[in-house]
Amino acid sequence: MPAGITEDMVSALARDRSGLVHASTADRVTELLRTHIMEGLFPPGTRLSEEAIGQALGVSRNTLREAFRLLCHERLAVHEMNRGIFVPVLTSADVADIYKLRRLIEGGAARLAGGASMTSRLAVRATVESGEDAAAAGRWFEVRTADLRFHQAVAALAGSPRTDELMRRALAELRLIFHVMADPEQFHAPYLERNRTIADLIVRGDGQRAEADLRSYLADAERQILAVYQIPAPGTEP
Amino acid sequence: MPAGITEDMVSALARDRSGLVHASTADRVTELLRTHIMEGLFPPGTRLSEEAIGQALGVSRNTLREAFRLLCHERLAVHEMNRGIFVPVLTSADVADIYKLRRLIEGGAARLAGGASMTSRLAVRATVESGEDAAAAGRWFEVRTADLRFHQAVAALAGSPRTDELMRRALAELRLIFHVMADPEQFHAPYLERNRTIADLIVRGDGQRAEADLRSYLADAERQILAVYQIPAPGTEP
DNA sequence: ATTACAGGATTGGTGAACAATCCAGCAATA
DNA sequence: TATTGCTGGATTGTTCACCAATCCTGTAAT
Repeated sequence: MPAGITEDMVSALARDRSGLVHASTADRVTELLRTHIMEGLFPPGTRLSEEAIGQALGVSRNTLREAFRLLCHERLAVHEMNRGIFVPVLTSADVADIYKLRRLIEGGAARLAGGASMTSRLAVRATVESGEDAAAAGRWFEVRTADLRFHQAVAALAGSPRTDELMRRALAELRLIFHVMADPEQFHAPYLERNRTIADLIVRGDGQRAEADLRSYLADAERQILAVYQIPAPGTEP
Repeated sequence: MPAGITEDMVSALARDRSGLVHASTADRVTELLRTHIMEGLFPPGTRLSEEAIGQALGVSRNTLREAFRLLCHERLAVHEMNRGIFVPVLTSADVADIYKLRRLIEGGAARLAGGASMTSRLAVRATVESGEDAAAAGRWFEVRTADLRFHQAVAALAGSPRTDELMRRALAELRLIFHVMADPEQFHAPYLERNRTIADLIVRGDGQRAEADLRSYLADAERQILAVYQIPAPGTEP
């Protein structure tokens, strides 16, 4: 019978560490509201009443306020003093800003394709394939999800947890814009092929071309959104 | 006597909008703790007692918890369930990650120098000059501040509010690392000249070279930090 | 049509309470 | 001596009740 715990066993357990953190109520409420806002349950502009939501979820106002603060911090809600929490109404300027950020991050990450691990490169292609499958089956909302995951996977080529997190937030904001737009088929169908092209370039390790393709891709998408999504910033054009 | 408010007056007022939002107590507490953590008042690993800080600042525990949640969200504090809030102890992996992110953002932004407004380009040079002045006067902590502002200004070349914010947070984290390191003179002095070079390239609009210089700059800085800052991730090397 | 003014509803913030959890120290045991 | 079991105290997690400040709506007055 062996004497004790070995070095290996310790490090094996250390890897499980993240699996046993139980989240606080505020965190779970945040997560819940986050998905609801992203899925479009609350249309932009809706006020999120403390009383109503607190009662619906069975949590106290104080706990709920912690959750609201977090949502505001990641721009999935906006706080107006003494008025309450609202689902944000993103402006055209926001769209442009998000795309600027995406070009910076995704473009830069794609360029690193050659140096990225093969695992993460194949992960990009996997998202493309799941998008193609969903399109073949006509499930266009899944296509949208796959598309967002594609871009997430591209950003992940940078191999930086902070970048991943940042990208997740940017794409969450983008969802707010998407689901007040036309149906996903019309918007996403043309990009399936371009995703495939970029994924192939990435797997091949041609970061240079992948970046160029991605940049023009993002520029096109931005133009297309701005053509139909015209919401002015508050204070300009009342 | 003119009849009423004109279009111009409205838009003039609209610009003042941001000046009259009064922050909530939680926000002000967050701001206060943020600067204190960044300035190094609480050394990494310190537990931030709800009772003690709440009493010191004269705010209730509930309000304080909102502030703590925000700090955790921007990684200036870490939350351990049922144990409390701690000033984070950044690991070598964190340093590497932050620099990966910086290369992505700052590198990409510097490349856009040619397309950026002259105002924002001159702003970069201004930070370099204030750094040089501080160095001449031997005020090395101001040199550090100027250096961080330099990088902030570089990122601002992207012309994206979200990028600015992101950069602000990344540099705030970096401060946590800086002030457990050696004195600022030794670290920052060699970079004064390099900042100047990069700033000149940016003002001239040569994004290509500015990016290249900045990337090798950041790589060197990362190496230099990692050479003396060796804190393993929890679970590896106890 | 604009202003003034109530009334009610909602948020901002506090303090107290209680359960759950963690931690340090001591005792018991092998 | 080293490990395990237990216990009391301290801190956090969460709720509740309360009050002041602010905002919104509708109505009355000009």
